Amino acid sequence: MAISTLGYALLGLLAREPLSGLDLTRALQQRVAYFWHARHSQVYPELARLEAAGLVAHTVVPQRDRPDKKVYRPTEGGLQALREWVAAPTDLPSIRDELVLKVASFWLIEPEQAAARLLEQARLHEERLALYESFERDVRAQDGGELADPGSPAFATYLTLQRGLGYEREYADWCRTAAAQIARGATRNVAADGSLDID
Amino acid sequence: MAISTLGYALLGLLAREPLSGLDLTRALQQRVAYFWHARHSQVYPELARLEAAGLVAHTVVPQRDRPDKKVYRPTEGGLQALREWVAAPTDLPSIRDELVLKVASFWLIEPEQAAARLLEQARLHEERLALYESFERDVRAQDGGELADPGSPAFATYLTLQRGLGYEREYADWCRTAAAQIARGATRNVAADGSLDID
DNA sequence: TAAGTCATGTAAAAAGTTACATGATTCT
DNA sequence: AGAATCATGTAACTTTTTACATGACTTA
Repeated sequence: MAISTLGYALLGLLAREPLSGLDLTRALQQRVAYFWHARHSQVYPELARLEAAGLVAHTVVPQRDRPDKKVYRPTEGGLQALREWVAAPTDLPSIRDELVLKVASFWLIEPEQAAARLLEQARLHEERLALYESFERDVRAQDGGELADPGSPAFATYLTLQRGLGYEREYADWCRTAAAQIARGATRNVAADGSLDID
Repeated sequence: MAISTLGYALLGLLAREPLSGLDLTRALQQRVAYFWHARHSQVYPELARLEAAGLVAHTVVPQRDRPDKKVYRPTEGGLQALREWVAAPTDLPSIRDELVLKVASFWLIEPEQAAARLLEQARLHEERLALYESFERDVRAQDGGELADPGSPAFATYLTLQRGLGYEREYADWCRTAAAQIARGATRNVAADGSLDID
């Protein structure tokens, strides 16, 4: 019974600090959303599978003002499985990007609409970028000293953050450049047949 | 019965030229692999669903030296559905990147191994980049004149290609920068405890 | 006591991967 | 005749999403 990628994602988070299912779900929807994502309906069953396989164990932690929670931590076997997976080569990911899929058919719609969609998308990516930049400030402030040590979790976090930042910057830039190219093309066509205008 | 994203992907390809299931599969594994991907076992059933919904139709085309094939083309309704989907806003995609997930746990393994994995991955992305650069040359050579017209399929192809190129460049750069940062950090640690070396 | 958050689950359906299967045609 | 490619499909399984469900505790 092989471990799923989601299983390794959970092990990777638990290797840093013990967490409950809800904590893990929150991480997978916020902190870590730029490289892995899952819902709670995936997290709880996966934790049960990992525990059945002896890779994590939980303790029930009573809380004063909230319901009890199950806090999971990796077993020695779980950590070992994680290390082996982390050290193994990785295939190129297969990409599925709905926006780019739409852009491939932008020749079917009005250039004005196409450009507007791209600018809209650019704003969304810039919002995320701002969020990641605030993460970056947090990391620098909290873990400044460890950021040069490849053996520290903070260093690894910093590397992945750089990827998130680079990804969002590149994406937003592409959106704006593409929108501009559409506008330029549409304007040029106006000059040719004098029937359209761009704002 | 709503149309799946894969359905729109197929409609988008068929809107450019009539294709068989195998042609579509090939496109989804090569030409357009940088924004959508699918196997033939997904393509054939999806084509059947689209046809049942009246969005595409096929004709059997006999071939001289090969088995007959079914060539699909979109119906007027299929084109209309595609146009509406293309013009609609798109949510930010949820990302699942196995390499970055591993990098988040790189603090668990030897820095030398971590850096080697990143350089390995950089090479893979640079290979893809070279492939996309050859696509770009093809597009420029074949459709040079249409590349300024937002109403032409070639223009849309060019925009998506720019995205693929930017994505791969950014990814490869990040891999190399991250590997260098790991090497630098590991070297610095050597200086501190004098127990390791980097080649 | 009603609404809201915390916390943990299950069920059903959709999407995607891997494996199995078959027939036509060509090339060696 | 056997291997290779072209072409189209189905079956079983895994992964992911969406929806349903329930109980503890807090605050207004």
